[in-house]
Amino acid sequence: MRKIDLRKLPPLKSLKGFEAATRHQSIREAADELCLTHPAISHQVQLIEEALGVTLFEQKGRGIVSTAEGRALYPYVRSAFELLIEGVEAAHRQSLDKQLRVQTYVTASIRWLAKRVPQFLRDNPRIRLALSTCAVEWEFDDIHADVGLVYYEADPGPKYHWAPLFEYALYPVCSPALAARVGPQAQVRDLLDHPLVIIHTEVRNWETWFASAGVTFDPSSNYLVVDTLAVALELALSGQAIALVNGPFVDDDLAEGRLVRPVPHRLVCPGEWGLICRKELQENPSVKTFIDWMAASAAAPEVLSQVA
Amino acid sequence: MRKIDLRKLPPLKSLKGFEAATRHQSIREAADELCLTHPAISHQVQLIEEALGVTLFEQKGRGIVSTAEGRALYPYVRSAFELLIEGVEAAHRQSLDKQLRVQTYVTASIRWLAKRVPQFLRDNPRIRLALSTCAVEWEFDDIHADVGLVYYEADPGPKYHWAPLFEYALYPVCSPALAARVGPQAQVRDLLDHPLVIIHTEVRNWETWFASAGVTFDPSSNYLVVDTLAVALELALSGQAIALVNGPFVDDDLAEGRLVRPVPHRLVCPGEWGLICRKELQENPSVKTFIDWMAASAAAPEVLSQVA
DNA sequence: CTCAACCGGTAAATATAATCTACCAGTGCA
DNA sequence: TGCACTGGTAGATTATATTTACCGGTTGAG
Repeated sequence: MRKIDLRKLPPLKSLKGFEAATRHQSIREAADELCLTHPAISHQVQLIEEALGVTLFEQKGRGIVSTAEGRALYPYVRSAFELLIEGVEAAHRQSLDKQLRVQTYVTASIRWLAKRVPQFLRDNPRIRLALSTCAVEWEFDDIHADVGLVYYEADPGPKYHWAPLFEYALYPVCSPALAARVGPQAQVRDLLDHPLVIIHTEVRNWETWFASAGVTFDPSSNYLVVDTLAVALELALSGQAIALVNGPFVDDDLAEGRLVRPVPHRLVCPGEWGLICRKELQENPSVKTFIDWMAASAAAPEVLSQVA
Repeated sequence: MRKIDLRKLPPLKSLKGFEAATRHQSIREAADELCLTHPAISHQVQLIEEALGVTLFEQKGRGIVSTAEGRALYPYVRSAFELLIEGVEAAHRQSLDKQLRVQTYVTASIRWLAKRVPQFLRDNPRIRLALSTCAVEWEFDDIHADVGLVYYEADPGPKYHWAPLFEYALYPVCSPALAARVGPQAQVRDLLDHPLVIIHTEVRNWETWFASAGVTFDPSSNYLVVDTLAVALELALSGQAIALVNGPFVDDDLAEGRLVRPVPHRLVCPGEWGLICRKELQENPSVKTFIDWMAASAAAPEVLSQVA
């Protein structure tokens, strides 16, 4: 492989500042775009000017304009950046042949995906899965994952392929023993007198659910607060609290009687749980197989019970 | 100008490490090339791997080999770097239309170039010169200069155009008063008894010159030491010391009697003073004009005295 | 088969670089 | 004129990159 003189390269990090400053013809706008302050951009530009021994911008009124040198340099920087982004995508495509990176929330991972993954791997032995779970909420990160099992209230946008799986439905669950204490014909408002477990990033779910039954819920009361639904469900299973589920994550616990629904009220919210991937990956064999298989599995939950 | 998502870019600075590591298939060799230690490269590679969510190298025996992902990414990085280098060159070409950056040593600048520049600018009013002088010795820096007036002992290599101007000749000079004290028929060895001024980066010049006359010179003696010939010549002009000149930098001082040569011995050394530029710039109008004009001026020193 | 000479990875300390804060001067518009 | 903009500057601060000193593993020679 032939050599290349890396010393001739300008300060690479500062090129981002130059690119944005040239595009906006404004130091401050570039700073805003890069979430930096304007002296940072000013400094980056000066760094490149010094490295090249060339002036890239000059004052024009109270703003700046690119010099002929700046205009000459820009298209190369621009193309180089686009090439690098293409390279990242090429690496991702390559890695798809080895492993399918699936990203999801911890609850969906533990209580939905994990139950299905073994069968999926038996059905598709050539596909290797790499699951990454995140406890708190986040958006789908298409750099670190190929497919995401996430909840979206609105359409994720034209860049993504979106395959809805199941609805975002809120309903409380608890152990049979706790349900007995609540009472066989309990009303929604009766739950307020029992231990509820709140997920601190989703306080509004209880509020919304109570409100839909005409009951006012005061989250400042002395309820248990945890950071993820998975923990809340453990508390529910051990009989210590009533948890509010937001999807089909306890179907088998309900089917087998480990959990019950103390009241029948169930609220279907806007948006859905589903699988997301970048449009370009939609037709990739691994991605397509995964999404189709999971969609079928979600539509036919009895398949799961056969496996389990 | 359309937008570009700069967040998708990998850590740009670390890409140099990835490029070198991929090319060498070795962390340590990459570190050597970039004048860094091997953990630095190791860290850079890990940084990119983390940013991309992809593995780029794996252990193979006691070395490393690129993964398929690394091999997929490399050509893009490589091309991007080449594009950036081209961009730098394009900016330099552009700047040539505005100014010709001439780099030289401080002595050559003060005592040779500066005397000719005014006439050159009168002859070529469209060319703007930007002179940069450096006190200590250095190689020609083709990033910060278009043309250099420098001394090369050997051919600068195929990448450069080299136009020799005059020989590197060593001979001592001093004021007429000091020369009188040395004596009208002085021998080379007699100079040892008078104040010599040594340029501390060129101690060997006195040694070489004395040796060529069969005289041993001990630089550890109590002679005056300065950092550049320009200062040494000022000392000579003011009658305080004998300086050793290495080129035609005092021709008019000699012609007009401000300086004299206390002894006639003159040593022509290998190599020459000349003008250097990158091969691509050789035919550039400004560069060509400058080099041709200066070469003519060096060949016909009487032109100068007409001007002066 | 062992041991010395390689490789690269790791963690903490360090050195370096980037960034921010707070300021300035200049420009344009009311 | 005065106010709302523009960028540039210097110093303090923060973040980042790099080094130093170490480790375990691999290779090949004796």
